[in-house]
Amino acid sequence: MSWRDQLWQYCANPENFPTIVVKYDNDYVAINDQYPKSKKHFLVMPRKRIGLKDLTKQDIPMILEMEKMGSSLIQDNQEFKMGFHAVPSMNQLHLHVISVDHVSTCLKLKKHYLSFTTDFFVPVDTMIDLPSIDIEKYEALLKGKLVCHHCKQEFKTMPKLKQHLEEIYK
DNA sequence: GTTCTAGAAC
DNA sequence: GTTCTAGAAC
Ligand SMILES: Nc1ncnc2c1ncn2[C@@H]1O[C@H](COP(=O)(O)O)[C@@H](O)[C@H]1O
Repeated sequence: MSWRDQLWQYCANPENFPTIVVKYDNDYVAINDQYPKSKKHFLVMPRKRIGLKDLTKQDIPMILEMEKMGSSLIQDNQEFKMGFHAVPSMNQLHLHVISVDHVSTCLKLKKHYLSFTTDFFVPVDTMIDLPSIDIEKYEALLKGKLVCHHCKQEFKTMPKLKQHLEEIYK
């Protein structure tokens, strides 16, 4: 199995991963991201095999159901964001449901941080318009400056940014 | 996506 | 000398 297909196993056999799968029904699965990029980080997926590039108008209700399962995982008073990476690495369609802190040991690279804090992160409401994705344009966003999403301060290295995030979200 | 690690940057 | 980033992985 290619590493790009690793998320599919949770959709095909959710009962085989009781410590990773947090919720599932006939059509959708929610898991704990195995390399969380915040204190809380879930992925919600449809159980049918489908990728971001396959989405059509007919899939809009499915996207909204994914959002619904995402909402069911979080409390009203918690600060989360929900969206898709414009250019995902993993093939199976997955909605990121992630707390806004970005405090996590798995957050290591500049592109990790920028993939959640720039337009590379496409919210559900934008995705249901089925935007055409210019891959080069979106990948360029991952090479931008490191700016704290909370207070707009710029940092020269990831360790400095991470230290800052730990302070504001402690 | 991650791991590993060479060599750039400090 | 240590910290940090970035490119290969068959
Ligand atoms: N084996 C895995 N099991 C669960 N989640 C994973 C696995 N490998 C990668 N991930 C997560 O899957 C997400 C894929 O991100 P992306 O394709 O950029 O939207 C990332 O948040 C990874 O941390």
